[in-house]
Amino acid sequence: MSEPNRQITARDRLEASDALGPRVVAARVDGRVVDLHTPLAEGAREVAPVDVDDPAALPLIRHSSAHVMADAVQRLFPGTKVAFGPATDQGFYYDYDRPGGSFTEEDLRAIEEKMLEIIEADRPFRREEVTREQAREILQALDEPYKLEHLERLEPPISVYRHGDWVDLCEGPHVPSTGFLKAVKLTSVAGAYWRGDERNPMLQRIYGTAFASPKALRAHLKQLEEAKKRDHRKLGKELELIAFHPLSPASPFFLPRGAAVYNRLVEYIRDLYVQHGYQEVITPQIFDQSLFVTSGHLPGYAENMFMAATAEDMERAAERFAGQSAEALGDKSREGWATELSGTLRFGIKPMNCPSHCLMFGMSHHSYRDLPMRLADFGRLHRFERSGVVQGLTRVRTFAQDDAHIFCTLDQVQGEITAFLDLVYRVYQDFGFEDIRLVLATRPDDRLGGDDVWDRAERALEDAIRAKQLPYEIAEGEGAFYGPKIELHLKDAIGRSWQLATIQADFNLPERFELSYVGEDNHAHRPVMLHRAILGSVERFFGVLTEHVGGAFPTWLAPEQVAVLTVSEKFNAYAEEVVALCASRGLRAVANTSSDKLGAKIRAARLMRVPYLAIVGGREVEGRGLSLRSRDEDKDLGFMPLDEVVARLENEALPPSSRTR
RNA sequence: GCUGGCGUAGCUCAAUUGGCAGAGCACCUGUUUUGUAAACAGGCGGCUGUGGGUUCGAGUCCCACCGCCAGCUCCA
Repeated sequence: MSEPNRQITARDRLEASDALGPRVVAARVDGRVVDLHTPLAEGAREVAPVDVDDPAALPLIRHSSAHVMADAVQRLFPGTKVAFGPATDQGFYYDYDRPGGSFTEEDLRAIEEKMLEIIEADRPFRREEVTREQAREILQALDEPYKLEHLERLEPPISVYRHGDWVDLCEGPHVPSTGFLKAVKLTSVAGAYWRGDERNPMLQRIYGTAFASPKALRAHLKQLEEAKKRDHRKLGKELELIAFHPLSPASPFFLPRGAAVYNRLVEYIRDLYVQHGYQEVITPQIFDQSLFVTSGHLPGYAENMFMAATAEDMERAAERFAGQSAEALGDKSREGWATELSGTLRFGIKPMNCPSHCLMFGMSHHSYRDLPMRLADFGRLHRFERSGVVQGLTRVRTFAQDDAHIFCTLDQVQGEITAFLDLVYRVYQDFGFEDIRLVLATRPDDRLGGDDVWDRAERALEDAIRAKQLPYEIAEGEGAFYGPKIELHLKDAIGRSWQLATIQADFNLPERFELSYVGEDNHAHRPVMLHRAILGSVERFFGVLTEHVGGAFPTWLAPEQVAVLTVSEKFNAYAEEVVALCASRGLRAVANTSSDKLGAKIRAARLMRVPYLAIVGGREVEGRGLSLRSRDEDKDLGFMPLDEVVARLENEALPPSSRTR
């Protein structure tokens, strides 16, 4: 049947081996996913079908959906130019330059309808390999300036894809035809810079998502709903944990219930410090600017720093400007003014703890015998984050880290990393995070220090990971300019990934602060500094943990561990007695002594996710006990004598790794 | 910071084309004294984010600012 000079395609091969069912969207040729209709490369051996619901098909479905969307958009809004339109983890998007401006919700609906028409028409996707000149002609005819710009950056082979009469510069692969798109939904519209650079013009990005089947799409939308329910901003408000006020934007208030959890987190880490040879310190909030010049935060980090102006500074500024002629003042550029003004400020508010720890280390002489010196600090940090980037507790302007800096010799680095990893795994296990990914970020192009030092530092980090026999990935060139780092990424209960813990080696700050210790050889040596945090920022961790547990904090962290609910006001005195007993044993208990019915009290306590409910009525008073109901087991545990209840709670009030049973 | 959306009682949300600012929950008072997810009645509660404008009249339309949300860029 085949034409004489037609090349063999994956479709031909699959047909020949009777493997081409209606559900096949592409082929895996020697491990690479390609279109069914694309001629096979010379020497292609293994050709296997890719089914619609194969995970490898998803990017094709989504990328093809992006093409169909762009087609629909250009039909509905002539003159709109297209930029990039890739598949993503969550779906796909396409960037547009629309003369009339942005897209509305109604536009999205209209585009979706037009997409359905294109999908129903079942147009085949066709790939064509073209020369740069041919591609240029096609794109010029279409008047697509963004595509033309992109074309010049491409290396051959250059290909275009068509479905119907719509054509796009594209590498592929795609599904065989538009009819294979069974479940597509446009989700939102947002601005995005051309090539992701904020100096470039802003384009309109339309996001969508697509799946192999409507069922899979529904499941995805359901999961988004679930995520919304767990959002720490929503739960934080509902559970009276945190609040925000416009007068201090991006700065959380921890309400009594939230502060209880927050303090528990800090207390927990603090207990570990005692066991792991850390010394906690307390350092100032505000420093003379020159500290940050020494550390390099000024001018490097200046736009993220809050500066503190005093009345004296204001007077000094007034004096300085008063002494200048009108012409001199008028001549000054905006930058000139900013420099002039910042020159009159004396103090800056710390955005990180490291500079003050360097100061502290430098205050006295140290012997090699003092090392490693581990200085921990829960100091409050302030960073001015741009208004658009702040978010709930995960990106704030004031926060504390479970921060520590370890001053040690290069030889001690590996041991310190090993100990740190042990600690991190223990902590994450206590919080119920199980899916942890290790990433080693290595030397960036722009870096400080010689290759020999980097070699040793990277090897120390890698050896430590290997010694623990942990799987890890390497992120080439992703390290900080002052040293390599290990990042720990964890997945929460709904599959989102967070980078919280990190440990990084720093050769820069000890140099800048001229830190030294006296070695065995009686000579001065430069220590290595390790920056490390387990929770990261306590605020961010709080947010991630809240979502991970869906607001149901385990007993050892819960703001209230047990709610004592009276059946009637007759039993209030006994309830108060129980609360006092719990308090005397360090347990957090509250009594609900209102005139509500028991059912209402149970409902209220359950809504607040209290781990244990203790019912108090005639039977309990008589037997000197409580009827306990467990949130996590979701059942009535029945009557228990007081001492048994207290013993149970006392055990659960400890972090899992500290429990005796 | 940029693009787009949103801002009504402590919370969740109503209010027709511009035409008297409302409900439920919470809170307070009273009645009820309760046994495993919401007893009943009454009451309090508003500069509709802020400031300007258009209009006989603005929660609603326009402008500016503040804040929040989704992205982009940047990050613990």
